[in-house]
Amino acid sequence: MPELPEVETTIRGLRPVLQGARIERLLLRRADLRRPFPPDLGQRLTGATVVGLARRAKYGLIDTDRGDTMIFHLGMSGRWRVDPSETLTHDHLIVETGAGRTLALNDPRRFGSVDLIETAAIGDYPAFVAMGPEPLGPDLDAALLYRVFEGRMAPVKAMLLDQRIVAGLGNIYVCEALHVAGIAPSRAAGRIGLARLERLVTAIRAVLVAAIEAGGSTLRDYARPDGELGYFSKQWRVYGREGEACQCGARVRRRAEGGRSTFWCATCQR
DNA sequence: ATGTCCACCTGCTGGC
DNA sequence: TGCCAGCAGGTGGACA
Repeated sequence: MPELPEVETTIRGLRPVLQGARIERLLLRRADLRRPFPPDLGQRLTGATVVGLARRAKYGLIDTDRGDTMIFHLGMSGRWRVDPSETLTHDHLIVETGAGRTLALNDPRRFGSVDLIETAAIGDYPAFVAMGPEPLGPDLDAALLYRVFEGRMAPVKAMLLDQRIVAGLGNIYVCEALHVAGIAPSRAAGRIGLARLERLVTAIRAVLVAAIEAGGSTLRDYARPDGELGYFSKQWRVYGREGEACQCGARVRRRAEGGRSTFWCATCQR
């Protein structure tokens, strides 16, 4: 379930296992996910020491002492399993550390990716070149959204899903943030005033922080071999709640557009 | 350029 | 019990 908060939680879960660890062995159980694995992945990572872990948008970054960074994306169904007791069908990549820990990258749908680039050239990574600001960083504010949205007739929901505008939001947290901000998902982005965009930015941050905290509270569970995570689903206000009562009493609605579902409250969101 | 749709892939659920 | 349609957190490319 990887949007920004889930990737953040994943990085926090991987850090105690990988930070400072030597990669003793790397096993590929197939040749690709969404793309082929880099052909020299094993050669460049085996024997290297992990010197840092970080997140950019929905990507996880693992830096080694050889000046390489492994960049992973979890797609729709990816997760890292920590110290699994057995290998599962969709464990595609397995890492063993010098301390005897094991990590398995499991991704049934294989929409994820693993790349390896030089750390110094991380800005050239194609997905990062035109990427927008981190929603939890200092660069996102209402004035920026106002500039970027100006004149645009596309629904604000579609704009927020565009990683070039804000990096790391996905379908769940866009639905949630728009509900918190009281903005209809279908509203043309260019027809939202600055004051409402202030509320939107505040809502985006609040929703993400709450989700990270919910994930962080289950970090102990993260280390379980089954990789189960608690996550944020119990706190969703509209996502996945079609037909249920919104806090205002109206029914939460769902609409499918372009193969994706939008959940919203037509009373609270205008 | 902008906006929309679809393909990629597997697994699960609910209806019949 | 089985089958089949519909749905799922993302991304990027192909359209009009």
